[in-house]
Order: sequence, then C-alpha cells, then structure tokens
Amino acid sequence: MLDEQTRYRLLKLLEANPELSQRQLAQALGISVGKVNFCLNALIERGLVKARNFRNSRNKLAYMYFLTPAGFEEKARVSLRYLKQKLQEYETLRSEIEELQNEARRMNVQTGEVLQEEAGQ
Amino acid sequence: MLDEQTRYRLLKLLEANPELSQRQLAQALGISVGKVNFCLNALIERGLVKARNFRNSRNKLAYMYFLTPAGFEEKARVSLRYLKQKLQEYETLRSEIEELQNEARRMNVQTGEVLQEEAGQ
DNA sequence: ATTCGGGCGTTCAATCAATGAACGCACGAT
DNA sequence: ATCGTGCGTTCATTGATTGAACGCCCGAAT
Repeated sequence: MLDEQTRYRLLKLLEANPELSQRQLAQALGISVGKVNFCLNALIERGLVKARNFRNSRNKLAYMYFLTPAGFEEKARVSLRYLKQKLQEYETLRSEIEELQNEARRMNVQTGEVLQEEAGQ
Repeated sequence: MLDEQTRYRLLKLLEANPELSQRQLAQALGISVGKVNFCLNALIERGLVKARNFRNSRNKLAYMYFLTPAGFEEKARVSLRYLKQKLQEYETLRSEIEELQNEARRMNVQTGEVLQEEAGQ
C-alpha cells in the first residue's frame, strides 16, 4: 500500500504544503482519497506527521498535516533511498533503450527504412 | 491485463524462443501462468501467433508458439511504440533525478554532510 | 435560535488485475 | 496396462485500490 514512490511524494508534498486537505492531497498525487487517508494515518501513527488546526483561506477551521522532527528525518532517508532507486532505474532504462535501438536498427535492414520514417514523425 | 511492457516482452520472447512452454514463458517474464495463458490466447485470437506441434528436446510432443507475418508486423509496431515510451520515461526520470539531487544538496547544508556519508556506502 | 450548505475525515462494499493450486489430458517409459 | 511427467486451462482467492456515502462540524443566512 505504502510503496516507496507514494511515501516519498506524500512526505514531499506535506513538507511543502501542510495545509492541503486529504482530498487535495489525493488529487495532487493522483491517488484516491481512501488511500491518502490510510497513508496519512499510518504516518501519524508512526509519529512522523501531526495534525493541527488552523484557519484556512475561507476562514474555516481545517486540519494542517505538518512533519514532526522525526518526520523530517524520515523524509531525508526516504528521499535518499528514492534517489538511489531512481538512479538504478535510470541505468536499467539506458541499457534497455540501447537494446531497443539495436533492434530497431536490425528491423530497418529488413524493412527498408520504413520504421525510421515512422519514427521521425 | 496486456500492458505495453508485457506485450512487447512476450512478443520478443516468442520471436526468439517459440519453443518455450507457457510455464517457461511465465517464469522468463516474471508473471503468472494464468496471465501468460490469457495473453497468448489473445495473441492467437488476433492471428498474431500460431500454435504448432513439434518434438522438444526430450522427444515429447509439444506446442510451439511462433509469430505469424502479422505478428512480426505487430511486433515491429509495438517495439517502436515501446521505445518511444521508454525514451519519454528516460527524460522524465532525468529531471526527477536532478530534482532529487537538488533536494539532497539542500538537505546537506542543513544536516552537515551526514547524508553524503550515508550515500557513499 | 434554527436551518442550511459545503467541505472535512472516515468507512467499506465493490472492482479488477493477478495469482497459482488444481484439474484433465496426452504421451513416453516401464 | 500403469505410471509419471509436463502440458494448457480454469477459477476461487487474494490484495490493492477506488470513490460513493456517511456523519460531523461550523460559518452564513434566515
């Protein structure tokens, strides 16, 4: 449920915008309200996030989800892990693309440049 | 069910190794037998793959799933689409990594190089 | 004082991709 | 005949995810 990407993106979003509602978080992350609710409560339970009241722009009482000190530490760890993972993915992707390009080149020979034209547009 | 990646990897695998059984295909692709069966039947139904009998290494009767001419054409199209998609992902990943590295740099300032050491190992 | 409307967090039945154990079948070996 | 093996196929189960529905709260309007 709490995959690395969601964890990272949620923590980052909370750090930058603690005033977002669960619905706004859901929309910003492209996930469902239910999932945000679940993840947020998990973070709160682990003491990484605290909910606090504040007055929003329409002067209504609302929640604010801000990172605790432990939350900031966790976010640093998660970011680093996420970065490493992305660098790994990057390398994997690089060789996969290379392989695909070799394949496309082989195809070109057989199909008389048809693919190259197609790829151009 | 038939996402672009599975479609590409299955067609590629069939082109190179038509003699693989559904179980072997599943293992090679890291997906379940049921999914391979479903995908394969979809390909057969669309006339992109044909099943044919042959004698395998143990001299047992077995199926061979080979690409039809239409299958080869489809594979070329899928490969190209997949390549484009991967190039796109590559660019996205590049900027995401850049952003993560900026973030890590900012953190370094605040945490006194702790993260850099951590990243080293 | 009362009603209303809107946005909030929360819940949970429904959905859907995916799994892999179980099945019947075909066939070579014994 | 009979086994054993590996095949394709099936389908109940799992598990993640969804989003409609709910009750609640509170400011505004009546």
